[in-house]
Amino acid sequence: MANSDQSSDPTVQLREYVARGGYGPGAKLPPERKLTDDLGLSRSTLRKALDVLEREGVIWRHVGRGTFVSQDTEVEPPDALVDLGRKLTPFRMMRARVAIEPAIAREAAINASAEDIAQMEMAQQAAYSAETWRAYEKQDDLLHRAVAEAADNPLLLYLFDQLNQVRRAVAMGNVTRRTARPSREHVSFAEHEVLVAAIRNHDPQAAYEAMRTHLRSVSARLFEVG
Amino acid sequence: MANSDQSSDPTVQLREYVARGGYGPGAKLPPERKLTDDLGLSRSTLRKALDVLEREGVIWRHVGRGTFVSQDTEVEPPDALVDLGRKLTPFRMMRARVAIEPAIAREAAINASAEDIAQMEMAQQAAYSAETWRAYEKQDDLLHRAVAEAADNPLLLYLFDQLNQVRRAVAMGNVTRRTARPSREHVSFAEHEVLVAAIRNHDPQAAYEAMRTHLRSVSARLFEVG
DNA sequence: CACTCCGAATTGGTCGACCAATATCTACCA
DNA sequence: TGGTAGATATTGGTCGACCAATTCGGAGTG
Repeated sequence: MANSDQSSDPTVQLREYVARGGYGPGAKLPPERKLTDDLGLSRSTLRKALDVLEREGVIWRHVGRGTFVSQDTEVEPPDALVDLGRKLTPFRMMRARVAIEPAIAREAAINASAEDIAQMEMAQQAAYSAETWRAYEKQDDLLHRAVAEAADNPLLLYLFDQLNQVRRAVAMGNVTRRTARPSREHVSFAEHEVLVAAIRNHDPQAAYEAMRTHLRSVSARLFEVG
Repeated sequence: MANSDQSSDPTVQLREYVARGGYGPGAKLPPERKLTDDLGLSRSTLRKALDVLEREGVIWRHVGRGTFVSQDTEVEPPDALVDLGRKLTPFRMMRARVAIEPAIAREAAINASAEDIAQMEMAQQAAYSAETWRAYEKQDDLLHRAVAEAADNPLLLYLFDQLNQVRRAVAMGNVTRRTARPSREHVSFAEHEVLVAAIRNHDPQAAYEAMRTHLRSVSARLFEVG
């Protein structure tokens, strides 16, 4: 069924292919070679159209795996952030976290309100009872953001959020986990305890150190030369 | 002078070509065929890089006429940043600077190249000979940004730029200056010296302390209860 | 002098062919 | 049974070659 779409614009053609093909969110599109056949386009032209759709956030690509339709719920971060995430190495991303987040934790220790601390403890508890790594990571995110909120500085919170968006855009490759689900003995739990305790005691230096230690340990586990 | 740029990324290669070629706003770039020769790229690859710059609004193209550098090099900060700057108090803004910039200075001390340091020294010299406070502030900006660049981490540089845009948007009210023009004895000069020296010596801790001291001193002068 | 037309210069777009990088599957072996 | 190495599938990126569309200037003509 080659060249079934009449439109001359390859992007429109591809869009219609996706729409008419009934590919829901998360569905895997055919490989590029098949798409070139179906649409009657060369690979270069097809890839340019795919680039457009990817920039718009309609699809999502990954080498070796394929091309997928995005979940339509997610909001698309600005181009600049996506670009940054694409060319930033995971190492540099972690390096930035180690530089920035301890400074924020220090401010949090100074300014944290009772509610802020309650928020952190809640995330901590939820992390403990997380059944999957995915759920754990979500709570980990929430804990770190609660710390940023506790700093009581909209600018710092904004910068933290920017950092986080880039973090999510960075391709982390295969993070291999040793266990099926987070265990109680997972090092991060203890490190989080220390961090929250320091903030609870309004001890800026301790909070700074705790966050720094925690992120360095995460970093070490990520990049260990196994 | 083919392939004079070392970078592997065609886009940055092209960016550097434009920057180093001294093409001001409105200037006409060489035709694509010449660019491919100068940069050692194929036309497809070059055009992809040109696409990126055009999307960013850096250049402007038209069939039959050529490629031109855009007029408005001034990037307008997004509404979100202006908003943030409007409701942020100068005190909190400075607080964020004191938190973030020392951490960046530490990274700079670790990663600074000879060029980075030369850049800082240039800004320093220019600040010394500044005739007006306005000119001085511009060089001060450049020095701080040179430090951020020296950190050799695009994410940190991005965050610094965001911080800076908010800083500019913050209403600083009447900053009363005691002298008509920056004097040699202005405290910041000495503080900058210490900072650059620390980075030159690749001493992270000293650079961290120097930046922190400097910003706290700026902060103290701003908010002193006269 | 004014007008027309043609050709050169320039960007726009497509094509097909490579090879590289990454992920997944499979067959084999201990 | 479990793990490892190699084969296979898939996207990433570059290259050089076409031809089309548009602009601009200059040669030729009245």
